[in-house]
Amino acid sequence: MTGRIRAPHAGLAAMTVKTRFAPSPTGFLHIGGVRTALFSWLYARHHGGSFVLRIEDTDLERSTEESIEAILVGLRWVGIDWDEGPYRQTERRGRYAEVAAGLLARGDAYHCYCSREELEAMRQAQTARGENPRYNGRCRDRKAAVAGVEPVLRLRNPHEGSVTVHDLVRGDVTFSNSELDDLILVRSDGMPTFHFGVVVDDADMGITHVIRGDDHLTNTPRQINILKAIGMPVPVYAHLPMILGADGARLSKRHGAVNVLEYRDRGFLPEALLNYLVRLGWAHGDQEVFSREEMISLFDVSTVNGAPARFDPEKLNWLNQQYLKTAETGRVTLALREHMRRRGVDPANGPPLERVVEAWRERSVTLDDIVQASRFAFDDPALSDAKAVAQHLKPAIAQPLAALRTALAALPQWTPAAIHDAVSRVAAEQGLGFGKLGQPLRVAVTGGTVSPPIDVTLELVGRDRSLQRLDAALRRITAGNA
RNA sequence: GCUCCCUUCGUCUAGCGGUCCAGGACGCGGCCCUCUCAAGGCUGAAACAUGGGUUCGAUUCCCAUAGGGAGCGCCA
Repeated sequence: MTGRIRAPHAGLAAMTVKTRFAPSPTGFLHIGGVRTALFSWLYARHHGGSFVLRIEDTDLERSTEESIEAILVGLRWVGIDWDEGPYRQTERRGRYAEVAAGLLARGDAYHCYCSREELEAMRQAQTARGENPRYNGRCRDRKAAVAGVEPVLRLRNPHEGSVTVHDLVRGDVTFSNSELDDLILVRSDGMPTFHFGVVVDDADMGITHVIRGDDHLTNTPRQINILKAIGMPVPVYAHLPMILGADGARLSKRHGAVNVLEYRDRGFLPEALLNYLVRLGWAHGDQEVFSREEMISLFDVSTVNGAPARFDPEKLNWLNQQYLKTAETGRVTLALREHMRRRGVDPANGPPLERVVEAWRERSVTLDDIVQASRFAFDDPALSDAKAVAQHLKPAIAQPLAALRTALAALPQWTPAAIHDAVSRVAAEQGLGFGKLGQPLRVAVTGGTVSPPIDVTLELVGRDRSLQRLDAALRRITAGNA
């Protein structure tokens, strides 16, 4: 999907809320990015406003089409939809140049000819002196151009005074202008920098609330100064706390999955992921489970907790299990079908998926668990679990199992109730407890020791397959005994 | 180093000056249920970082300290 510019107009129009998610396409869609998008989206939806998707691809070196695609696929998977976009900054170059020209003409910005090497040396010297590394304004009052050097454009940041960021989650945060330097607006190759692009776009697109990660808080006063220089309205900000890994360090690959699509591939339901994410930094009393509608109606950025939160995979597991248990059967079935295909299991080669869902929804954490656990209902098990076979398919059980086989074969109806009765009756006849016969039966039919209730299990496998597997197990016992 | 942000059970959090010897959830322990695994029910252990203030009274307000995080790029 290529972004097309739909002539965004400055939105002083109304107080209708407009938020945006502006990822840079330099990799997959990060779980932290999803939460930022979620909060931003929820805020817009809650207020009946609109939500914009903008791709910040001004870093020509690192931006890729695959990343853009991954972002779109990820957002669609979790169900975060956008009303405008995806816009692309690279398609708005003309606009940035226009704004830059105005800034230069008014003297609010100036050309800087310092080389990267010079800047690096400057920073090192400052750091060595224990100073805050920043541009020293060497070209601020330069009159003439330097031959053969493509200059960058720098903002003439005020030296005096201060900037206050009105932040919905932090309150007012004030920065002294003396701490800020003249940041680069336009690179020597003509592309706008992140700060410049963001500010121009947000203003042009009429973004009323900028909801983004905490890591941008200290960048905000600089952006506000750009806005003031351009003469555009300053939006309301909300800086969300970061998501940390279990060890308190910034969430990264070594903490496990950070790519949203990896959660999809592991068999998580998007609603569970979103539910987990919304509770990171936000709460509504003691409520743990939120439907999409509830999230929208109850969410409020101003009650977001300012402290960073650690990502806890265990709680996500629990939530996913909750959703598996309580979501509508049709919903889970649909997700399971997709997941089986993803895992290379043919959903058609077994019992109806609704039945599989009903049998496993309470004993599975992920869709993947269901697929793995129900494999025996789709493919014949190999009785390869040596331990289970040795423990449960002993010679002594051969005769009771054979009797059970006969009873099962004679059943007029292949229903859980009938099957249960047969097992129960044969067990009694053989002087065994239900479980003493049930577990060997389970191993014989499923190849393992874990499955839904034995009657349900047999029903799912079907009579023919169950009897065949029972026969195979009996042969195995006699063979092993011979 | 400088600037900014943050600090309640292991984790996510409730709490918005007295209702708190701090509540819920995940996880963990025990018991019950039980044909396996789960689910479920009951139950237990587990926290206001530290030090100063303010106040009749602080988990709640203020200030330090400590700890954690972020930013300080022609990355976003």
